[in-house]
Order: sequence, then structure tokens, then C-alpha cells
Amino acid sequence: MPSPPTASVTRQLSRRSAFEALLHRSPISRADLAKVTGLSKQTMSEVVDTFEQQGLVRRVGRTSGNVGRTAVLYELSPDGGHVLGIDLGARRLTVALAEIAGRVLAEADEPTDSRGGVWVLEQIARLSDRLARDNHTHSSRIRSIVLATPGVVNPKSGAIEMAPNISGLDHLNVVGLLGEKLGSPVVFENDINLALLGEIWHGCAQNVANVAFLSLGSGVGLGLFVNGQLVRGENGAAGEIGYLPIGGDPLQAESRLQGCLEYQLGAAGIVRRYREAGGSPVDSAKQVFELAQAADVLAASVVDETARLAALAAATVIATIDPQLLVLGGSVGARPDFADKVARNLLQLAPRQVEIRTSTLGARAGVVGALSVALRRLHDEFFGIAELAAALPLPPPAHDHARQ
Amino acid sequence: MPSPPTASVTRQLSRRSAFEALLHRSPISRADLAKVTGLSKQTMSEVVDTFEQQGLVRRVGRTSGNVGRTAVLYELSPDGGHVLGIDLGARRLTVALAEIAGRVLAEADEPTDSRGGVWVLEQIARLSDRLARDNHTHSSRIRSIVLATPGVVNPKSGAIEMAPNISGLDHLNVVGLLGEKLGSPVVFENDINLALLGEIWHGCAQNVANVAFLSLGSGVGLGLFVNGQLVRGENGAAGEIGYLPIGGDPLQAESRLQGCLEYQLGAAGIVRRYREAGGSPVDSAKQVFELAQAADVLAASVVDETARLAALAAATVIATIDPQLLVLGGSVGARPDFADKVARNLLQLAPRQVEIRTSTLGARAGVVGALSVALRRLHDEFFGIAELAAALPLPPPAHDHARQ
DNA sequence: CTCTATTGATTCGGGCGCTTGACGAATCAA
DNA sequence: TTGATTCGTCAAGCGCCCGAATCAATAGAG
Repeated sequence: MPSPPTASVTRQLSRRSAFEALLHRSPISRADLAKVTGLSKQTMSEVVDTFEQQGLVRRVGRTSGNVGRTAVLYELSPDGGHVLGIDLGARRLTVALAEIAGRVLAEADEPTDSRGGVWVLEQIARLSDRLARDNHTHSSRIRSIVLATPGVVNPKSGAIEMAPNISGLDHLNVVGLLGEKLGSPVVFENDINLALLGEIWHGCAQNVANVAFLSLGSGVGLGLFVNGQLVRGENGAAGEIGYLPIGGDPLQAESRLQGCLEYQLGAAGIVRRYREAGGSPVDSAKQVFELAQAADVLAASVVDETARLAALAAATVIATIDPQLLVLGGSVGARPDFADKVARNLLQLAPRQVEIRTSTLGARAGVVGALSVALRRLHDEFFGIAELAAALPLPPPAHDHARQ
Repeated sequence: MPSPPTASVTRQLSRRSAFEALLHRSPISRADLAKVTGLSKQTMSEVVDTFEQQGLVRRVGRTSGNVGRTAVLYELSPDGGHVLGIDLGARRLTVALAEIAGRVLAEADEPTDSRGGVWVLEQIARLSDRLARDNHTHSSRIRSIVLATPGVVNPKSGAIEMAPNISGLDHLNVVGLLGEKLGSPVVFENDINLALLGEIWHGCAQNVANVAFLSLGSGVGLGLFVNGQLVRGENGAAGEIGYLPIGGDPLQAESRLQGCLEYQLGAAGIVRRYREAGGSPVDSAKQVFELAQAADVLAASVVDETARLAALAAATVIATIDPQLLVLGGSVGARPDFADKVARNLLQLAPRQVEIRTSTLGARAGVVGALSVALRRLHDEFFGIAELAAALPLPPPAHDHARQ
């Protein structure tokens, strides 16, 4: 409904300014909108009128108590559109719903349907519909969907190149089928990248332009936010640090297959190292950590070695991209006691200190990040100026030059 | 002279489009400018008129041979402004001059004045003046200067935090003094970052959005170009990979002082390793490489080890940021035989292959990159739209949310 | 209660910049 | 010489913005 593409550039800019002010300062009157944006009252009145007609904005009351005439207050209307964030993990499926103003309306999660394939798609559609209905809206109002998934997402095609660990999903056209089922465009993004964006939006990394997110769990992964932008890499494989040549001989068979670092630092690696050291039989990395806290010397040394390896990985990232903040996440990384150990190791490795925080969103980070991207896509659809923002390219070296 | 700041946004956009077309397609007529930019002939005529009055553009002839009236052809005029690129190395000083259209007019270099301090500043000024005079212009026409320097350049303050290895320069306000001497604003940038940008503009990395530049010489350094942007890091220390925990125990004294990787992989490290292995006394890494080519078995093994370490560093970078292209530069890295060895080592380390090229600009890369940045700054000064380009920020998490 | 100051919102006039269409100028081809 | 074609300018009209004036609604002073 909004954004008639027939609007001129200058009006589009005015609309954009008004929208931005509404996002951050609602409820707000027309007069204040004019002051904040620097546009005239006249222009702002016109813009608000069109917003109101398009259902993007609604009245929420009047000012009172101040001298002078009362002002009509406006805010972004939920009718402007909803967005959906989906975190599709191998074991757990989380879905969240937000409105165009950024308010998170609801979140729901279930175990991922173990039958895989189309059943998972059905499950996503069912959960989304329920969420929409419970919040007095409808799936058709959803205008942007982002799905967090493990694996490498090609930034050009948007396709998953390494399917998540869910049976029968790799041969399906998930974007197409899901988009059809839910009636709006679906976009994939790597789950760790989205967890990072989640921490940036609602978590422990707000208002930071350079962040590294080190996720330690069943696998190891890295999300990078540099110059205020997500780093995907040429093939979407940025942050696939499982193959870093740390913690073992990178030419070994296990290293080449699974990745040198992941073989040691992944949850399976932690369990394996504990068993090889002669520890009692355990199934999960969590148990090793609990044993270490219960004064099991063997477990403690495995945990120490794990922290040492994580610190090496962190030092590598810090030396490479010089972030302002390092966030530790994932089922292993988010443990505060573990983060302390990593920080202590890092003291001796890095030439300069970097702040370290543990994820505050935990398992929710992925779905929150998915919401943030879905929101941004919706906003850009209405008020984007991508074609204007491109940098002025320099001319190619067609000319000759002299040397003196 | 150009760009009256009083111009409206829409006219500024039109001017920008016209300038971009002139940059890439000159000589060009008013009619063709209108076609290329999509603006009307009328508007384009007005814009070209103002450009001509401001000396930004000049007539260079007429079309002929085509049916119809002949067209007057325009191109960017050298009067529009010149830019200066300076590469200030510990041993060599290089200066280059270009005009606003991007044509490199001249380059000159000298040994850096060994007395250091103000003498170096004098030397820069003298060389710049000579370059300007030889090209029928004057220093006062220079409108943007970029200086390549070793060390960390803080991206916020623009100050050098680790001074280059030139005596008496660390206590001077180089930006201020040089800017005053040359009469136009001076900006610093790390020399490796600029070498990377040089290769992107005129060298072996053109038209690539994700590049890593591994510089191996007396020191080791990394330049990163990600999402079409230079990565500086929060403190300008991105790419300071001397401290990567590769090639030795990162907790050793030498590693902590100088950096683990640099201790082994820097030119001094290569020489030291050769000597420690019992090789004949040599002064430079270059000699070790020459001995290796002359079938000195000891030197060959040192070179092999060097390539192995470089490949480990490259694998680290590739796994982290997933570049499309890896450029090897620096006095050691740019050797084609060495690059081959690195590539062979990398085959066994990286899960996916990345193209490797050696620097084509060599020692010129820094000054060419400085020119490219100076040009871009000049262009942005006239036609920048930075305030428009900012992304629409999402609202902070002020609101509550429900969990179901 | 009335009057005044203050602030919100609309109306009106003017200017800028873009577009379209028409027209004169300049050239090539027949 | 004539016609077709293309370049560049002129004129008219429209969208959008702004500033000033005006109307509307409220709080506070007296």
C-alpha cells in the first residue's frame, strides 16, 4: 500500500525523513515532525496525510498540559505491515512476529519436526499462522520474512549451499515453497550472522560499528560486523573458522575433513578430548563443564585447553579486523565462567585489549536478528534510496601516465 | 570553485550524475549526457553550463561523420582540481600528481631525507612543487592530498599512533604542517591499505568487491577490502597480523614483543632462520631467495618454511573473510616463484580455493592508492551525498515483548 | 469570565527544478 | 536543392518545497 513508486526523489526523501522520525520518536505531532526533520510544516502535513491514507500511520491522542493549541499525535500503525523471523535449527524451531515499528509482538518455539522435509515447512507455516492469529492480524499482512539457517548462504543467489542438518530439506526449493505458503518474500541468512545482528539490535552489542561474534557450540562459527555492515564474504563463507589452522596439524585427515579448529573446539571435540584423557563417559560438552565446576581435575584441564584454543581463535580475529567488541555466544561460548577464562588467556595473546561480552539473547539471538533484517528489508522496500547511495566510482586506468 | 552548497538536493543529484558520466565517457556531448543519465536535455544543458562557468569542464571539439547536426564535445578540465598522492617510506619517498578526471600526470621518487623530521616535510613540499610546475600547474591548484605511511592510523582522529620509522617525525604535527605548506587538506592512511586500494584501482584487483592483500616484506601486514569498502578496524589496527598466533609459541618473549608471525615471517625472521640453520652469512631476505634459486638446499628449506607460514596466514584470512581474491605484495610476497609455493601450500589448507595474484604495481602501489583516495575525497567534496546515504536505523529495543 | 500569549495546523503565493513538446540550427545523403 | 536527422534552446506546465499569513484551540493572567 505505501510508497507509490511514482513519487519524485525529493518527496521520497521527505517521506523517508518523516518515517525515520516516526520510528524513533513516536508518538509525535506534525509540528514536531517538521522541527525534527527540518522540513516545513506544510510539507510534513502533506506527508502525514498520505501516510494516514495508506494506513502507515494512525492517531493516538493529543498533547495536553502545554500552553497553546493541543497537537494531534501520530504513531506508526501496525497496519503498515508485519515481519516474520524464523530460526530453523536442527533441534528447535523458533518463530517471531514484529510490526513495522519494530515492536516484537510474539515469539514461539517448538522442537523441529523430526520427519524433516515438507513437514518442517508445514510446521513453520502453522506456527506463523498461529502467531499471526493470536496477535489479531493475518499472514497476509506479513510483508517480509527472514529465515536463519545453519550453513553457507550464497549472498548472490540467496541459496543454501550447505544444507542444515535436517533430513529431506536439501532437495526442496525452500525459499519458493515457503514464500508461496506464507504469501510474502522469504530470505535466508546464516544463523550465526543473524545471531550477531540480533545482539546488535536488542542484545549486548548495541551501537557498535565493529563487532566479532564468536559462536562456540556444537560447531564453531564467527559473525563479523565491520564498518556497520555484515560481512558475508564472496561466497557467504566468511566466518567459517572451523578450518582455522589452530589447535592441531591442519594437514591431518580429521582437520582437512572437518576443519582443524572445529575438530578440537566443537562440542564433539570437547567430549572426545575428555574421553581420550581418561575421563568418565559423558555425552555432552555441558557435562564436561559441569564436572569441571565440580572439581573434576581432568575436566578442568579440558575446559582450560578449550578456553586456550578459543582465545587463540579470538586473537586471530582481533588481529585481523580490530573489532571494538568481541561477543561470545553459542551453548559453550555464552557460559560466563568460560568467557572469563577466554579473557584471561587473551590477555597474553593480543597486543591490545578488546572488550569481551557474553551473548545476552542466548538462543533467541538468531530469531531476533532475523526480525531485524526482515524489518530493514521492509523499511528499505518503502523508503530505500539504494540507487542514490552508491559511491561515485573512479574511472578505470584507461589513460597513460608519465614517470619522471 | 564548483559545488555551490546552496544547490538543492535534486540539482546536486543531477550534477553528480553528469559528473559521473563525464568521468567515464568523456568526451561526450550534452545530448549524450542526457541520454546516459536519463535526465532531460534541458536540465543537462543547464548543468553543463554551470560546470563550464566553474572551470570544471571544457570543450574539446565536435562530432563529425554522423548524420544530423554536429555536437559539441565536453570533457573534465584539469582546472577542476589536482590531487597529490605521497608514499612516505623509511627509505624512499614517492609523490604522484593526478587531475580530477583521474589521469595520472606524473610520478617522482627520491631517497627519503635521512635527517628526518622537518627535512622530510621540506622534501615532500619541494618534490610536490616540482611535480606541479613540470605539469604546467601550481601547488595552489591541488585540492586533496593523501599520505601513505607505515603504522596505525586512527580512523577517527586521523592521527598516526605508531610513527613510521623516520627520526624526529613522531613529535611533529605532520598533518597540520604539511597541509599548511602545501595549502590543502592532508589525510593519512596506512601504506598497506593504500597499496591494496592501488591494486584495486590500477592494478591486479580491479572490479573485485572482496580482496585480501597480504604484504610480506620487512614486516608482515594485511589489507582488507570487504563489501567494496576498506576495513580499518575500530582503532585502525585491522590487518596488523604480525601478532597472529602462527609459526611459534605466541607466549614466547619474542612473540609477545614483536608478534609471533612477524618474528618468523618478516625479512629479519627469514634471515635469522637461515643463519640459525647454519647457512652462510647473509644480510637480506633477498639473498636467501637468490641462494634458494641457486640450489642452496638450506636456503630452499627456509624459503619452503616461509611459504608454509605465509600459506597458514593466508588460510586464516580466507577462512575469516572469504575473499574473492588474495593479492601477494611486498618485497617478499610479490616474488612470483614464492607466490606459487604459497598457492601449493594453500591447496592443502583451505576448504575452498581462492585465486591468488601477485601485485602488479609493486612499489608504486602505495602512491597509486593514495591518489585514488585523494581523488575520491575530491569527488565527494564536490558531489558527495553522504548525508543521504546513511541507512535507515532501526529503533532501539525500548518496547516490551511477549513470550508464548 | 474575558483577554492575551502561545502553539498547532491550514491556506496562499512564490520559487526552483524537472519534463515535455516545439522550434531553429547544423549536418549528411540523395 | 531537398529531406531526414540530430543538436541545442525556448516556452509552458507540473511537482515539490518554503515562508508568511491566517485560522484554531488551549493555558494562564487578571
